[in-house]
Amino acid sequence: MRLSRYFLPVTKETPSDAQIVSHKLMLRAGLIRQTASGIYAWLPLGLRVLNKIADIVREEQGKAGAIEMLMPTVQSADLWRQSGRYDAYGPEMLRFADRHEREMLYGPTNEEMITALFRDAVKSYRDLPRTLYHIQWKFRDEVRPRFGVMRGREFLMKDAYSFDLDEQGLKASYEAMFVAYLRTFARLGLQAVPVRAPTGPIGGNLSHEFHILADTGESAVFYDAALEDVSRDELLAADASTIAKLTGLYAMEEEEHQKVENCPVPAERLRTRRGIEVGHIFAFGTKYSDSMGLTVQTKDGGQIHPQMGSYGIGVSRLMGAIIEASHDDNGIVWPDSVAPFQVGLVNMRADDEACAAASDEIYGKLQAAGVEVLYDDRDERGGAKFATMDVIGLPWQLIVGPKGLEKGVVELKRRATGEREELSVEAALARLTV
RNA sequence: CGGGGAGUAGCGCAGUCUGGUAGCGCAUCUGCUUUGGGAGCAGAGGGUCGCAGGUUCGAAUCCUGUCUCCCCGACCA
Repeated sequence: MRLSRYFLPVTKETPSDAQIVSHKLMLRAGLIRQTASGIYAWLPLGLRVLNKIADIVREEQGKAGAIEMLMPTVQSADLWRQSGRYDAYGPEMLRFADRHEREMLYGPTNEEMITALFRDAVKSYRDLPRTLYHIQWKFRDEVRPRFGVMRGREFLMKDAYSFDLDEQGLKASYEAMFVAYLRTFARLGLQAVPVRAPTGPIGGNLSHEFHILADTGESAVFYDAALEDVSRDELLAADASTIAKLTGLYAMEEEEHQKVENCPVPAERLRTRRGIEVGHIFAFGTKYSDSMGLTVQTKDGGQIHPQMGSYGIGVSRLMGAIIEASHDDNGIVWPDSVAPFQVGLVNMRADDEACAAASDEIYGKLQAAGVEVLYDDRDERGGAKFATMDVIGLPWQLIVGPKGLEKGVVELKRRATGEREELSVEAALARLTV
């Protein structure tokens, strides 16, 4: 993509609305713009990141055996009356009427809808187990939206729902998602801590929250220091034994921690940090299959309510969390896995014919090699281009200038470390097209 | 929802107390110079001062109402 033809409104100054670093940088880097309190437009660069995060989530859901579908954002009140949650949910639910005065709502979650869909299509134990998921926009009318996309009202969420014949099956589905979550967050370059969670109004018996440790997290987490020693490779290769190890280590949100009388973690190993909740999984049994009348026939002719679980990941919130975890004074430092482009190609002198020609050629070769490259071909000064590249945080900057070309070299800079290296064009291309 | 703050050019702000031709910086446009870390000089464009009433010869400024946004707290599968 040529920057001269792209839509990337980068700003030098920070808009006054933003308080935390991820929100400031998302605005400055031209990823998002706020359109109403807690509601954001995703600009082209931000959308690319959002899609990359969603793709990783999608891949790991698939590996865990979950099947993708897509449910609507607008739902009918009747559906929610079946579970009794229409009256229970409160003002956080955005409600409205259509032209026929039918009561509608913008979905804050989809347990009712998936349960009804599953109920109307599945009658036999042979069709279980199944885990279905979608990645869809949700709306929760938060009393006070804040921190940009970290606590927006409209947000993109992956929500999966599992249906099993018995509690043992539910446990297996739950653990499959647990593994998928560990791998997903590791691939996103994040260290997520699984925290045993209270089950709350959604009901049920088993629940974990996944927190990214960051100073701007909304809740305090108390945990065993041993959790910090779990390696990224271990999480990438997570399996059932990883779950056993992690859930065996103490981690609680502050409120729950204070209820614990004899903390099992020795004081020298007890850590406390703020956490950003990016995932939440529940095994809640028959709460919805019961209230929504979902039954399947068993092998011996009986009728049972399937055991269900639901599993959320805050896709849009993750973008904020990733930036909180990966930035410096100059801007965002994207992990390679979610970077909107892998390479920022900088033509230092757009008005220098030789330099422009060399840059164009490199751009063409990178594109031909399938490398995602953002080519700054604008007629701007070098300093402005460097600052732009730094704030948007692409993993690699390839700098082409007249001085280097005279020596037959270009400069390759790694955003994360600031390391620079002078290479021949061929060597630089080889490095970036591996 | 309780408490606090703010709406003036695309962004950041001054001006409001004490009514009298709407300003500054950045950004944008033009020209010249400049060119490896957000250039310099000269010039230019861009505003229903959130909205609606009211007071006044005259309102960004005073009064009333209203909308929106932000912060702290409470809330938050």
